[in-house]
Amino acid sequence: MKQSHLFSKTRKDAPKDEVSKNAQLLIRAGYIHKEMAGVYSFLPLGLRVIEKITDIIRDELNKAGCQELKMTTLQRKEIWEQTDRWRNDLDGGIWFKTELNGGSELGLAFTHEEALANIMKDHINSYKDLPKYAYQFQTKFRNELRAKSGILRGREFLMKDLYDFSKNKEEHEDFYEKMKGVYMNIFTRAGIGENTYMTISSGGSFSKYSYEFQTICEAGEDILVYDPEKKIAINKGDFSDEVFSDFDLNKDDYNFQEAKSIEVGDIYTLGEKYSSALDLKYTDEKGEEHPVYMGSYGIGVPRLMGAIVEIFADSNGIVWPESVSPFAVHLVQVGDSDTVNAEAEKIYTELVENNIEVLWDDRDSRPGQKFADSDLIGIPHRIVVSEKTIEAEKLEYKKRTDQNGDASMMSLEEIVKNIQ
RNA sequence: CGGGGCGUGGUGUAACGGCUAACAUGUCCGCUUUGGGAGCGGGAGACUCCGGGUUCGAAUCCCGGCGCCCCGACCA
Repeated sequence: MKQSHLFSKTRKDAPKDEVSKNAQLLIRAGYIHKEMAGVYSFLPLGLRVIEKITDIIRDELNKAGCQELKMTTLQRKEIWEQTDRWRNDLDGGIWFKTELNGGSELGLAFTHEEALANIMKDHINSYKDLPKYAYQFQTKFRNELRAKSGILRGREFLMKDLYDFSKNKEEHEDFYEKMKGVYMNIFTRAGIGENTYMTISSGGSFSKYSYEFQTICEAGEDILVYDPEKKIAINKGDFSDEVFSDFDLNKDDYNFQEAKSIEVGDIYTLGEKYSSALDLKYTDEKGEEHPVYMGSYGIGVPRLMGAIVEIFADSNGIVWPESVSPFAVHLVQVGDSDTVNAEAEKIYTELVENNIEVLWDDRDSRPGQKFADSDLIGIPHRIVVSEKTIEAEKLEYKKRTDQNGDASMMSLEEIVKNIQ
């Protein structure tokens, strides 16, 4: 893609109403636009990152036998009344509510247990229908008392929510165990595996414990107690002798330290709470009816994106891991002569033919501005084409992570090999 | 929702209660220039968040809203 086609522009200064690193950089680089507190639009560059992340999640979940669907945001009050979650005082008033012209009350979904359990009543009848796993990428609305930290906690955000429908606790637990691995794969592929810990946390009203996936990050809201060697972590709020005894662990076996962390995902056992309330049941081999056993599994996609920015950014801007970068290569053209134009076009075409996604800075601006923008946007591989490189019959290549290293002169073939 | 801070061209800032609200940056036009946010000249762009009040006079003081950020309490 030619950079001159991008409608977004970079800025030198961050707006003063953004303090968080992720929002400052993402706005400066033209990834997002703030609409109001906790509500951001994703511009073309930002959307590409969101899509990279969702592609990773979708791939991992599909491999695990899950099926994607898309539910509605608008929710009928009656379904939520059955589980007593229509209340306006729920979680500090998390609902956004509205109404039809006729006056019927509606809610904008902040999660989808009720909605999906209700759908499944049409499709699950027999033990032969179970287990089933369904997920979606869907915009959630949460009337947070306090939106904060840029895209780390918004009032409207894209969430991947997965639900399992199992015959019983054992069947659910098999899947739950499997999802622990799948989640770690997702975070590893997104580039934050090293920084992310599966974390013991209290389970809320459904079960005694659940797991959160906490990514160590200064901008985080939680405190993580963890052992980096043995890869065990407990949310500080839940760190107690009781936890150690419940998990049959000896506290002295570990060398714990603390760090701030951000919750990028979580997995919950729901049990029969929603299926009972909504009358979602199946008939077993003997003709007896049982409530379906459920679990839910969430990942906040923008939050994950924001965490990645927070973790890897340096003083010059964003540094994307390759897997989620909007483009693999930033082709920076220095100079505007016919020879440079032709050479840049040639390089661009060859890279694209090698299935490499390229942002080609074809703008007629000064080199200094182009390099600064390139660092800010944070694409992992930078190639420079100029009169100098044409003369040398090589290209200049630099990784975004090499903050101070000089660029090296390489042939296109070497660069392509490097990237692939 | 409690506490604190802040609202001035697109963005970042300035302006004692007193002149046509200033500067930088961005943007537009022209020329020049092309390896780390270049230079010169010219132009556009602001009901100083909104509504009241005090005053001869309000961006500035007072009251009330609204918005934004931060700290808490709660959540992907």
